[in-house]
Amino acid sequence: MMFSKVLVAEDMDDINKGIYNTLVNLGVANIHQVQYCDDAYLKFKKALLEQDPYELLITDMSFKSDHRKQQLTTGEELIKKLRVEAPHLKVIIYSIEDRLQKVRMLVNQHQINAYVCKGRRGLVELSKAVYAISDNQLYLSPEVKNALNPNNDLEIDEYDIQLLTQLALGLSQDEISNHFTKHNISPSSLSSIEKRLNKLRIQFKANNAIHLVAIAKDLGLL
Amino acid sequence: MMFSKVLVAEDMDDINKGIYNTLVNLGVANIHQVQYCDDAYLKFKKALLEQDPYELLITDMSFKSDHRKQQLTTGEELIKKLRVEAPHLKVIIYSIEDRLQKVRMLVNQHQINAYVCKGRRGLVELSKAVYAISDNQLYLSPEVKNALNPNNDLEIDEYDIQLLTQLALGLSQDEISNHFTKHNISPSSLSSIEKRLNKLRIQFKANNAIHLVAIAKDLGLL
DNA sequence: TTTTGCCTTACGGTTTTCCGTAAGGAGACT
DNA sequence: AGTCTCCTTACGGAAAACCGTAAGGCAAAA
Repeated sequence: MMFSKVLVAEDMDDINKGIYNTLVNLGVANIHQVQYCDDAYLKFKKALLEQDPYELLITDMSFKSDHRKQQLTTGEELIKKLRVEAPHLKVIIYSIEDRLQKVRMLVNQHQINAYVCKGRRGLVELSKAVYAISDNQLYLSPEVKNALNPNNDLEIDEYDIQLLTQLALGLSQDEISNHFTKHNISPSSLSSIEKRLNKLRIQFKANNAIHLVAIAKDLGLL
Repeated sequence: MMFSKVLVAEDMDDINKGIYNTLVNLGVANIHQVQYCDDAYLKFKKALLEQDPYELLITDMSFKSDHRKQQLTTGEELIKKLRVEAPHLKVIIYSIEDRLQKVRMLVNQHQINAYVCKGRRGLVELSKAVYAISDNQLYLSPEVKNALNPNNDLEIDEYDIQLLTQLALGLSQDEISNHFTKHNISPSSLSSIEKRLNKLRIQFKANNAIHLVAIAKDLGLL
């Protein structure tokens, strides 16, 4: 059984074109494309009210912000909101990101049905994903396929990103400690923060915190 | 006069599809697409030898690395190499990057003919760019259109960039002092470096050196 | 020539980061 | 129970960054 009504949320028009072609080739009859998360949500709600809901959502993770003010600014926010009203909607993430931690979180937290990395064979992978989940299988493209087996002590997690983000915002380690304490982020002691930063420095072969943040920026982590 | 033979270097298949459609709609007869810079160079050479050279190159800036080992890994390297053999080849950069400093460098250093930012209207902008440079005009898409008027570089000079660069590379202020002394860059004393960094911190409203480097990275200065 | 202003450098003190060590706590397993 | 391991936290000393002040150099202006 192939999907007959699919919603695509992707801000870039070129990629949208490619996705559209792929879905047409897969035999999808109704393909609706939007360039903003808010539009995706509205279209979804409308279809639901008209008793003709979407069967599948394909969405990017990050959307460039522009003059149009948006409620939902990321694919994650969109999914989180949709999941409340449509627990069984099939969802494919189609993103440039390939961080295993993020993928794992999306699968476990938000029950996405597929995660496809954009790349040289992005559309091929996307086709595979559509097939797989029409058969109720979870699909992860090769770059992230082992996101779920947790043999990954080398992975940087959400906490690390938080830490680096606060550093890049100019907070001292002491201030970060206070900030974490206030927001119930653990561990929050100055000592733990020092330790974690030391781990990250070793991991990224950074000489000091400045170097570390610079590397993280280059890698697109921040 | 529209182009009749165009080479496209872009690693992602979805975007390639979009570009292809756009060029077809523009009436381009011969469109050749490659997913690696090395392939682009080979195709270019071959066409040159066969006395049927490309009239236009459209290329991305960054290419994901995979199992295939490549000589040329970025669009910039590709252009640099091509410019030696084809000073008059028209070049459009089609990239997600929107750093003015980078765009300025590409225009001045490598004589690119257009810089188009990928985005919601990426393909529309790409069409405009093709039209513009077929009329021998330089085209910069809106996000980067004021990359060339230098009212933006708020009195930060080459020395500041050097300083921030070394900082981002992980050198301590002491090490930077030694480095500057060795390379006859003045001023080179630790005290002067502290002072200059302090000036930059104030200028960019940064709390500390980490914050400063993060801001400079965001602005595309590094 | 002297003065003035700007830039470079030096120095001392405070704060923050860096790094090793160690104590306390929670969970797993015997 | 006990041991073991992992994680969090604490502490202290060395290094580096941060910050104000002051001295010397140099060149343009008086």
